[in-house]
Amino acid sequence: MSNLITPRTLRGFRDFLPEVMIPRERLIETAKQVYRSYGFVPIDTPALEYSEILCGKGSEETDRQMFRFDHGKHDVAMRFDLTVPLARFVAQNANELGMPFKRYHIAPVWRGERPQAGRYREFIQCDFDTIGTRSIASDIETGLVIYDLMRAIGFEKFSIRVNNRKVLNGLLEKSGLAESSVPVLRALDKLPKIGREAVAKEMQESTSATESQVDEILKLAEVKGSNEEILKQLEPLCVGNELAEEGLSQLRAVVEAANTVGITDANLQVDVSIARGLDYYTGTIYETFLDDLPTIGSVCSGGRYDNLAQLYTKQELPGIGASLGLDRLLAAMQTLEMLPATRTTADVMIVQFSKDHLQSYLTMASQLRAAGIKTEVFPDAKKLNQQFKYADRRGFDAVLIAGDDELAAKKVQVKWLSDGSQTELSTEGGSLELINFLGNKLFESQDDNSLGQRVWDGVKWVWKKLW
RNA sequence: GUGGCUGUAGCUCAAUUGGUUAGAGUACUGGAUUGUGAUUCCAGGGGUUGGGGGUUCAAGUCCCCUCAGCCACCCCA
Repeated sequence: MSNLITPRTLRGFRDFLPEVMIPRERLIETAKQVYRSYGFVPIDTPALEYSEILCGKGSEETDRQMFRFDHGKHDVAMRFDLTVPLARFVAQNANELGMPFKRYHIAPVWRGERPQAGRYREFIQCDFDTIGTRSIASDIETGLVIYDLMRAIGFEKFSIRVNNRKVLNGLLEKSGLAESSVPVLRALDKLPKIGREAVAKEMQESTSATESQVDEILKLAEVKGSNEEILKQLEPLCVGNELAEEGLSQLRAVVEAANTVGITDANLQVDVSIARGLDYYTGTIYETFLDDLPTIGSVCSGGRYDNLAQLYTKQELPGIGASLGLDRLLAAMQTLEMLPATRTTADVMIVQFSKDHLQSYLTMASQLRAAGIKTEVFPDAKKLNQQFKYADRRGFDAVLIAGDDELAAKKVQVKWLSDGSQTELSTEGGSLELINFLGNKLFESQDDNSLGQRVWDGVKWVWKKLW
């Protein structure tokens, strides 16, 4: 017996225990509901693709991060995001899909990065994209989806930072730095982190930019204030450059539309320093930070691109999309103690008083389930205190007790674990009285009309609507 | 991929600085309690001190390698 294999997982890969998996599934369910509420439809693609598909862009960085290997005669790789597979997917299926095409895709991706808190080698991305339109309406909608997502998950204090690459690129053009836009933007992105001096230094070291050119760009750093004030200050900087002016008007359109639907400056801010993301962004860009935990980084980001699938088709496919960082968000929610300590997926547990009554318990359970109340029957006729302890530790809302006396009288005791209150109810007529009682208690929180409550407990809400 | 910090029971930490059989709290299983989840008391299971090698009469403790986690780069969700 000494040659047992040590159970272990690869660096950056992890197991998920029920108490982690339950909120994880809830989060995914929430994201799907928000996406569907805008008409996005689901797709899926393979985890493995031909390397030439995934490496097409050929950036050394993504190459280094990709899990890649030979399988027989084929050079294959695991997808490191969902956008490149989407490009291939759309190029291959464009005729059947029709444009515009709005899809969501929730699936794992793999990157050979060095792991850190909230950063893993296998993680889930929750992407949504709108392909085949240049309309500003899609840029606006993308911001609204991000807002609804964050609210539905339960956040109120978050900042969606919005910017437009055209503003940045226009300003670079204006100051004669169009050639070295990538290193300049990369440095600019670090502005809030390392400060103006260090950014200026990095720009001069990594490009041929002169001090005055760098100064010109870093004027952006001085742009501060409310969204309205920032837009005003940008005007003189952009004037005279067609690209920058176009970007500015798009930025203004996004902000104004968001304000119209009630999103305030508290949750959406113009931030001219955000530039990040892959080189292919060409218009509106979004980043989302948690006010209470900004160090975790962006939890939802994306932007507009001119031509998604140019590597795979001659058809020009513009689009915009964003991605929710589910694992990072979950890590943040854990440190912010936003996750309930539930280790069960059921609402109530039926105590097994004696195995002779198993039939009665199973009948009661299926009546409850048919009414939408998730019910578990304890498998053994163990001592009551042990069954109660189990129910308590797992986080059931209520325990149902029916011994000889109750069953003879067609009754059941309902004990509410949060306050210890106990109520005797009738099980006659298909347990209607019991179901009504449990339904009212379990779903009363649904009177809360916030989007978060509605979507978070979507299933319960639907149940109540039908009832 | 580069540089650094850390690693003792499921979790949080002890172990007189190299000295005998690695302890405690908590969690888990059972009992006290054959109709009721806090608490209390009792008992039990659980460790090749992350893994391998070396120095030494003697290693959880010192050295090397390796694995994993974390931090800063890189990049990004």
